[in-house]
Amino acid sequence: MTTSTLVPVFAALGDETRWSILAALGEGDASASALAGSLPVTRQAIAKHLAVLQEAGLVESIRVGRELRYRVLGAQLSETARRLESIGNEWDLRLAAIKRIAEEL
Amino acid sequence: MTTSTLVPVFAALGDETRWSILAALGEGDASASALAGSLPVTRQAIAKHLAVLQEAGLVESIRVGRELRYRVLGAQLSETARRLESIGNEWDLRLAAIKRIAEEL
DNA sequence: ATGTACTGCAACCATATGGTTGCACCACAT
DNA sequence: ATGTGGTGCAACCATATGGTTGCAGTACAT
Repeated sequence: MTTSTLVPVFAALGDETRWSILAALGEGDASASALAGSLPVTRQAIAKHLAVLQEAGLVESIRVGRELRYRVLGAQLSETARRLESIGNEWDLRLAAIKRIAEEL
Repeated sequence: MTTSTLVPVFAALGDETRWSILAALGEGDASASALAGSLPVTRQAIAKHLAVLQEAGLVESIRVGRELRYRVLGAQLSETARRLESIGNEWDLRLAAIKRIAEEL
């Protein structure tokens, strides 16, 4: 996995409505129509958001009869968190190194 | 910190150019003009991106004479990673619980 | 067989976003 | 005093984004 696959994940997470959807799915799997019942946007808007989330690998869809249920995938989030962590650490290390050098002057 | 402060961070990280800027800053502090030298966009575009990054708490600016240098802040990234991790874990736990219930049937 | 409820597609709209150019301004060095 | 190199602001442009409405298709229950 390169950062190129990481960016869409962040882009997907950079929207309030999408977090509402994820939070709702956190309560249990649901279809776009069902979500439209508890959120202040139309089913079609939700469907678009779900497409973005699925593209980012944050949710997966399961056909149940005539409805399409969505399930949140915590693994992708954890994976992303792990990579963020390591990047953050690198930067912190660099800053610490600079500080050390500055103190040696 | 609530998720409302988290979303802008993700939005900021959801752009390739911004990652290029962060990566460049990872090599050392730099001004918008300096960054414009190594990236394929104008200084003004970079200035806008830096404003977004600063708003998200991912960089800070330091005046050095007549120039404004930017420094990357790894801490915010680590903090974000930690919070992502815990959310991801919650979801994974829920999925695991569902799996267990399904197996008991 | 027919109505109901869900999905899928398309058109459309307003605003946000990423980018540009141009210009004014200010600090520093010569 | 003057030129150079940096910042800041504003206008502008094209496209992406988040949202809507409307309609067609399809599966299920009665």
